[in-house]
Amino acid sequence: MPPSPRKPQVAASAARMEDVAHAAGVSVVTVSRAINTPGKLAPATLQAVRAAIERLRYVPNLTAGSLASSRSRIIAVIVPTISNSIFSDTVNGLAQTLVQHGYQMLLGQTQYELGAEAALVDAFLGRRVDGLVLTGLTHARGLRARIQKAGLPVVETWDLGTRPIDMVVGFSNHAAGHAAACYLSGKGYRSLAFIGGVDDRSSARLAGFREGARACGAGEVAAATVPAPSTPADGAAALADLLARGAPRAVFCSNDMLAAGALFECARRRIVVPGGLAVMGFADLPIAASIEPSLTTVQVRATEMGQRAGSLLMQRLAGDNNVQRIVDLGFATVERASA
Amino acid sequence: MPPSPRKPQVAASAARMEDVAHAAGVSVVTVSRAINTPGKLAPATLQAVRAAIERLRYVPNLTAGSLASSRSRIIAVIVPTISNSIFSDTVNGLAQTLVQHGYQMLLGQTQYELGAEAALVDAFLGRRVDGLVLTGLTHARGLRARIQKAGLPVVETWDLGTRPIDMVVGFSNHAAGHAAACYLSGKGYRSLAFIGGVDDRSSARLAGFREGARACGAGEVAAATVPAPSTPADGAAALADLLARGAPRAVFCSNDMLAAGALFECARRRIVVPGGLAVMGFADLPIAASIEPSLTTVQVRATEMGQRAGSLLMQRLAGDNNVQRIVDLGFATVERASA
DNA sequence: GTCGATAATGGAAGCGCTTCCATAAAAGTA
DNA sequence: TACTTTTATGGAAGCGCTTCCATTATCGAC
Repeated sequence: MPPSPRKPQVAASAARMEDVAHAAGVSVVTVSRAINTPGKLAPATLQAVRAAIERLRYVPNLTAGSLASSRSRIIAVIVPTISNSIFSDTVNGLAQTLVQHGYQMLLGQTQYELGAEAALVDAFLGRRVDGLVLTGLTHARGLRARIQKAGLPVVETWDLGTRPIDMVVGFSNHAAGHAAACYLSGKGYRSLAFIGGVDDRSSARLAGFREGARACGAGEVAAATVPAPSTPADGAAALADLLARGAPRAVFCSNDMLAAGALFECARRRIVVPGGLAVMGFADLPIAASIEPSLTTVQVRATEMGQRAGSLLMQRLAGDNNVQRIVDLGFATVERASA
Repeated sequence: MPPSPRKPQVAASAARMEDVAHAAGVSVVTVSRAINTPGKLAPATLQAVRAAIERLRYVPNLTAGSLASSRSRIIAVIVPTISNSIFSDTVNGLAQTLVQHGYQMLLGQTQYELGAEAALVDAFLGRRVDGLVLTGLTHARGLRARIQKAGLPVVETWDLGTRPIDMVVGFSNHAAGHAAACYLSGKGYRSLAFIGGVDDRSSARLAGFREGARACGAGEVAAATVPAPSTPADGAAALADLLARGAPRAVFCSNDMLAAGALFECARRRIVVPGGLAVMGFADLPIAASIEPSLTTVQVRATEMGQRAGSLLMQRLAGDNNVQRIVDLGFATVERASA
């Protein structure tokens, strides 16, 4: 009778838990426990297993673990793009929190297309991710239901609403726009203008800005839209457009990078800021404090948004269902030199 | 005898392949084929399976698939941080390529710590990712061996060497620094200075810059270092430092954001650029062309780097081992107004 | 000393897929 | 017509873990 065909496998691929178990003279469950709940093992056993793991250079197969435990320890995050600093900061904050808890992050970008979001979500759900972080509150038809059916914790970010899919951490874009208008109005500027993208959040800021302008007596708002992602060149071009269409006294840019571009355009045209034109930004990116003249802006806490989203997810995954489901991080207008 | 305990499970979690098989009146293998190799099924069968999938809202469990096939369709990418545009563009380019091939991306950030890279790699290898994209050529001790033992395709980026772990797509940071020095020297600037981080790639640029300065007769180089990630404020502070230490005639910044900060500092000090001080950047971020004065810089193709890395991985995973393992994307000095 | 409680370990089942191999039917080939 | 080839499908095994339950050894308490 030929020998069992199992043994002869010469160094066949990576070591498995069973190999470690043999080497340490214990069972596979014990190896599993040595890795996942080391406190439940006798010190000597633990040491033996660890030595065997070391010796065999054993790397646990987390895919197998995920399948068996139906916990993937992966969180998926979907943003329009990480080429825009505001989202990359949020992703960064999220990543920081996740890594502390031993979770990993699957990243998807929609490039500002709603259809892309649905496709990404489906792929991620197939992966059985443990949690989901989305950007914004508007999603493709039916997506909300599909996500809820999957029954995993999800956090929407970068906006605020009363009816999130599950949880939301953000701030009111509408209120931020409103505050910007009232700030500028309070500074005595009339003739306000707006530069921003066409995405949901930017639109909300514009709506709020318009409402604020009316409420605070600054009148109508001229608006120029830019393509995504917002670059300084887009801001400069939009300002040129605005200038060709009239003579705004102050312009609110939906993103600091757009505002920087507007500032550069002013420099080229020898327009004094804020004397000739006041410029206000949004987000408070690092450039805002450094640029000359320094940029008055609406500060939002992008990194913290990611961190909070991560914390909420971790709490929920730890079984705590008593979390605050709607977290308003607020915003703050930061007065600097440009407006 | 009680009934089998299997059936009574009321809508127990998600549908499985077996459920679809029953509903369509076929076997599980057939369902698997309907999903993975639809061309191998009779049209009628395929249609029946698809209808069942639709009806049951079946979402295939990719984790189970990964375990069975030992292909995860996940690529892991590790960058210092995505808060720095240059890396986020690379990640973006990579993501674009991957999504086209049905792959997903696990993202890890080291925050410029080498130890973090090793930990991330281990975690990703445990996940049995199909490929790995790293930043730079310097890695923690032993990591190279561990990666090679895992036997998966890996691409190193953002630098160039003759002995990559597996593949590399990038450019020579040393040569880029050298070229910058010769460019400035050719413009007649002596007294050169450098502002950059302490990471490997920035150091290589500095070394090249110094060598170039010597080779092209521009003499010694004063250098100021900044913490990561590079912000305009860091650039401004470093320039102030440099100015306090001497009177450079031209400064090469290892990153356009640092250069922007230097330009802002010049504006505040009423230093005319390039008349009083020439400023040169690195990367050619969107801000470079837009800032006033426009920034002379070294252009590198960050997005394409990600795309090429993705393509190489996809080719290798498709079984093509005849790929070019060392891809030099080069760089180009872009002359604008600031130097 | 005997007993229940606790600690430490192992056996077996199974997570939901894909792969290998076998089989039956249909379609060419001489 | 008898044969090989191709096409379409299914059965069984198993990927490498974790979970559930059972078992044995150890311990303090009365």
